[in-house]
Amino acid sequence: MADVNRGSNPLFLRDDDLREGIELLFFAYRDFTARPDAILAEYGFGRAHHRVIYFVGRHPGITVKELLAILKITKQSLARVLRQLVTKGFIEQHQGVQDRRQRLLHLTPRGEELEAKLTENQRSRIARAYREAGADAVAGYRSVLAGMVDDEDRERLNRPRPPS
Amino acid sequence: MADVNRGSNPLFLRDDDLREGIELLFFAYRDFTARPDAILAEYGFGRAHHRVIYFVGRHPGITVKELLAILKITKQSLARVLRQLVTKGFIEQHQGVQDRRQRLLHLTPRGEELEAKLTENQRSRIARAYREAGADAVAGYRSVLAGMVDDEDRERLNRPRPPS
DNA sequence: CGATTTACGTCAGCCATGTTGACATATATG
DNA sequence: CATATATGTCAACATGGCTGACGTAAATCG
Repeated sequence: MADVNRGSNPLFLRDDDLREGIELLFFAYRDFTARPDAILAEYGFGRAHHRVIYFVGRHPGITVKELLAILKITKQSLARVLRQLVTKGFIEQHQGVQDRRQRLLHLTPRGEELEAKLTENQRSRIARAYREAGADAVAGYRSVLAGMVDDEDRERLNRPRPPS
Repeated sequence: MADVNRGSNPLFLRDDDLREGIELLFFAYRDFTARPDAILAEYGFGRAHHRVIYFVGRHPGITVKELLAILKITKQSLARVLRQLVTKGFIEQHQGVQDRRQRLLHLTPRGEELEAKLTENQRSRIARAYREAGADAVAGYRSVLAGMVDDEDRERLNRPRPPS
């Protein structure tokens, strides 16, 4: 129990260290979503809308199926927020060309505007944390978090558009 | 736009890098909570119960007020899950000694059992990610996430019990 | 070509968990 | 004694998950 923790010793798996890691994730996520949530409320939207706007912005032309795989929610849950976003003019659906069953999703200019507004806040928060922590720390952040993500999505991370 | 990203160059704040950081947080959180959520469902509980059980376990004798400050939810929201946890015998409330208005919260043996079961899963997930990434990466993970947490809670992180 | 699968949508209802607002009680504090 | 604090409670509402059932159009398979 002596001093087997932080530093270069690879055996840092004390319960307290692990709990700190858990809490960091909880607090960071809590504070990371607070501002966007407040902005969304002004539009009558919620966090679910943000996720949809975010990933459609990130993957223009994404299909509903792909979006469902990312969000890991049911199509009924997605349909509800998607319908609102389409109705209010933030997202457009275009029929697929190769597969006409698909509804390819795109942000409208209005959607892009909101996306930028929402994500700007998170980008600047991350940017600040990155800057303060330094490049090596960023690499560590990335590799630890990537290690927590289930395999199926790990690949998605550095490859914005799946080969479709 | 050349190669100003990962490595030792401090100017890595490209939009894509920041977005990757955002997505890492989203995916890690999503996968981090999936298993505990499934276990909780067997007890008729949800994620909110987990958070209460977790922080009461982490800070035995915590007051309701302190717990509210950590969770950042309303007392009405907390009261609902707390009542269920007390009723079902997972948490005990003891009147404070110095301040008898307080209800100090403790896990019962049964509560500790569930806490262990839930958190074990997250601990092992973190432990694996820590092991695979290495000690330096862990330090980076900690410092970047800490930088994202609002000031008021940053101090809480390495100091399990506030001076109360 | 016909049967089946796939992509997507929709209706209905349920549950968990957040919110606001109002009010009550016991205790501490000035 | 007046006021502030810690806690609890009732009621109503919104968001965003879920299941189950059903429908349609288009692709794919045998």
